[in-house]
Amino acid sequence: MHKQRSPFARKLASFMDLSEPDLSVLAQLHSRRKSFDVGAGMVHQGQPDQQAYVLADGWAFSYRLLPNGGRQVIDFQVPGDFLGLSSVLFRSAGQCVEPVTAVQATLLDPSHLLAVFSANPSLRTAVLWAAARDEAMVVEHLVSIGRRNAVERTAHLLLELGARLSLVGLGSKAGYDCPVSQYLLADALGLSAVHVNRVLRVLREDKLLTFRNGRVVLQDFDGLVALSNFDREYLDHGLK
Amino acid sequence: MHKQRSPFARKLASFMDLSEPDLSVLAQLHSRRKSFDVGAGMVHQGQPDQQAYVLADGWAFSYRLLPNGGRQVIDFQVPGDFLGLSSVLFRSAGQCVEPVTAVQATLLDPSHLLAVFSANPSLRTAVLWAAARDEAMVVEHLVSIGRRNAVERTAHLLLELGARLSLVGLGSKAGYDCPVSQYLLADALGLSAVHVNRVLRVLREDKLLTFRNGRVVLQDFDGLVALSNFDREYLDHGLK
DNA sequence: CGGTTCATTGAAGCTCATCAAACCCCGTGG
DNA sequence: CCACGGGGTTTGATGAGCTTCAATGAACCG
Repeated sequence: MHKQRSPFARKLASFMDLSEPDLSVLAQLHSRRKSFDVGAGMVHQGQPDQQAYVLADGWAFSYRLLPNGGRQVIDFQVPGDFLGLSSVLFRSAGQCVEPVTAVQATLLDPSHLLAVFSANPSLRTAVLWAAARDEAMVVEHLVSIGRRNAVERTAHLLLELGARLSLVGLGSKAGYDCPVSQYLLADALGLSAVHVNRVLRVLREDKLLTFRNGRVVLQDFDGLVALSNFDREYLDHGLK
Repeated sequence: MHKQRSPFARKLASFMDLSEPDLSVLAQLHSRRKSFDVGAGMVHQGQPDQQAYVLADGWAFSYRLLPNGGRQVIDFQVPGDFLGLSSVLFRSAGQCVEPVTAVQATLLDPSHLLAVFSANPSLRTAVLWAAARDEAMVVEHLVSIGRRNAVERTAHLLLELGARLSLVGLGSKAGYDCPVSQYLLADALGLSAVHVNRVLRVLREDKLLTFRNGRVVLQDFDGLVALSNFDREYLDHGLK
């Protein structure tokens, strides 16, 4: 029995049934572990022979740099998430990945992965689902930045992260640990760090949430959902 | 000989060699044609049994509606592009697709498609590539809306559309026909229609481009590329 | 300790949204 | 043939939302 499943297995199990054999295959995939410290790039743009990982512990973020010094973070990765999947499949699309905190990741061996897929269709489906979910999240961020104001956008992102962390047992409707700095949050939200700070103050003053000392407390979950029009459907839409 | 290839075949051929057999298989895929008029939804959110198409003629756009009446267009589809692919593979992620102009689309039969894939790996690769490219474009739009100002963003999008149309023989560095209204453009750029109009005026006054009567004229291609930091790499990154 | 990173707040100003009005083109119907 | 209406474009005026610059404080660390 696997008393403590990996976050990856927990995530997959949350939307489809995984048999005992499936789970042990998953456990085998988690063979080689690698650690990364803050500041050490995990995936760089333009470099060949990238690796793909599943995040086991800690947070990371994927981003694009602009020539004018700007940075747009595409998404955060939390335990159980893929990391650098598209960089392995395709010639780099110019995305980078870096740790937010010190990170533990398990290497995905592409050839091993393919072998597992052909032997185990339900795992292939699960991985496809995870990839589709990643894309849905990017679309949601696009909608957020394009058509929601700073407060709605911030609330929406913090709710999304809470929902994702809850799936792997690292959060609840009450809150979660969030090691992201306000600067990083700003680059994810398409805002300035100063304005993020003011937005967080508004949310705090309205007794909706607090963001302090690396911890997000969702004081008024329903209020936040209403404010930001958060609909978690895009996080758990299944394959057909 | 296929003197006039479909836009889809032209697009795929632009990044990989397709043999004569490949091309004839592609031609077979283009079996049933359907027409859509402006205002007729092609893909709706939340409806089961959606179809997927390849756009043969005309323009379409995919978008998300917000409860407060806002609309964010995710991407435009031009001839040769997939349409509703993710709606077929997954339970609706809440995206809709509508024609911009009257549209001709060829139906993709999912089971037929799968049969073609297993018989013809290079076509499977090609389609995977096209899907990956779609995702890369969404990421690029996210970067644009998040970290480029209105002028850069507008120039960037119009350059992207020019590059995509050039691939299928519908545009060049000089310009292309663009049936998009300024309202629709605004919803793609995360701007108001009024401001898009002013941005277009700036671009015109700076002799960079004109957008008039459904035609985009790129007067200063290099200037636009420099202004918007347009790097077409994301449009033709290949599979590994 | 001085140095660094992050959080916080104020002040000033720019970008962009909103409201409003006029205009154009084009199709439709009296 | 002209009046009318509707969608799209264009322009002005006003102000909200957000950025930028600047400065200060708190926490951490070699």
